[in-house]
Amino acid sequence: MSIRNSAAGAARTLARLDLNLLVTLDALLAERNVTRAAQRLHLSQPAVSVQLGKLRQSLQDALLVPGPRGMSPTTLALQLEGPLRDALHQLEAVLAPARPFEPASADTTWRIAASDYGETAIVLPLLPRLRAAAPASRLAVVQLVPQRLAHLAEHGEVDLGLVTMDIAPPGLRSRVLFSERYVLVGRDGHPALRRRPTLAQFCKLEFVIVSPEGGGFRGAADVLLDAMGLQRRVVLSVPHFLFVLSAVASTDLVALLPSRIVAAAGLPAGVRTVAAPLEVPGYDMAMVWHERVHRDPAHAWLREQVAGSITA
DNA sequence: AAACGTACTCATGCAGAACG
DNA sequence: CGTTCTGCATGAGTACGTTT
Repeated sequence: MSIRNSAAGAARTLARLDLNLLVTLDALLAERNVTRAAQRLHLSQPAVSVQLGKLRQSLQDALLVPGPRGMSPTTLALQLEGPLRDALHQLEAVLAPARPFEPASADTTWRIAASDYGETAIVLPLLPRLRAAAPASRLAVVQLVPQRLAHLAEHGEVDLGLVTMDIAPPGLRSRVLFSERYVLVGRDGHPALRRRPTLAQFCKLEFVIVSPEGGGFRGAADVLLDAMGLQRRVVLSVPHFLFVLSAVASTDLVALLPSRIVAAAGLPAGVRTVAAPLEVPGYDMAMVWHERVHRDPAHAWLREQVAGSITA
């Protein structure tokens, strides 16, 4: 029977399949062990073994074969694992009695993935609001690793991610919080910053830039300058935004920083902002979350607090 | 009310892995 | 290399709901 790959075959397979068995398959794939899946389902091991047998017959696939450490999923089982888990989670979310979220008494622990920029520009303004409205809740800010964000959100290890829109994982829901622009910062009394520098003077300055992955010496400004046939001098690259403020305060280095990090963190003594001689394109900052938590009242509430704490 | 179908548990067989 | 352990599969018996 090789109908599995055709659309008609898939429809026939689904129509013939006892959908209750999908819950069993989900447990089997999560545990990779019939006995433990049975415990999870509050059934006996033989009962689940029989259900696995039915799944095998319906889907014409062994699904799980004895391997070196428990049962190993077949290719088809691996293909089913993600979509099946998502589908069941979504059903659970819809069917679960929608109890309204009560922030005043909720002891929820939130997990937000953010860079130090996200911490300063978004989490910092959020904090007073969160502490006042939900005093029994806790917040864990975890390091943002963009490549892992979709996976962590999918597995419920992160509730919300704070990322620039251009790297927002396509599978996640997103909402733009604000558009960011760059400002030029340098120390008070910097000889080249007494007034707005010309483009030529700008290119002679020594820059520190933030390279979140580390080691990069090019930013949005360099792309713009390239187009004009110009170059600037980037002499220091650091992974964190906040260190930049300290660096420009104590040296003649200057930096183009997102305006909100300057506004939220505050300028250290002896540091000032200056109008730049070119308009470096900014970026849209967004929060992202998984479909699974989209309808959850508690998560929706958190997202409203984040959006509401952003100042114009 | 009886017949029937379904899905469960219990007991046990069997295979492979781990251990001494 | 034999024994023990672990874990899946299977047959027998049973409970329960549905159909006639």
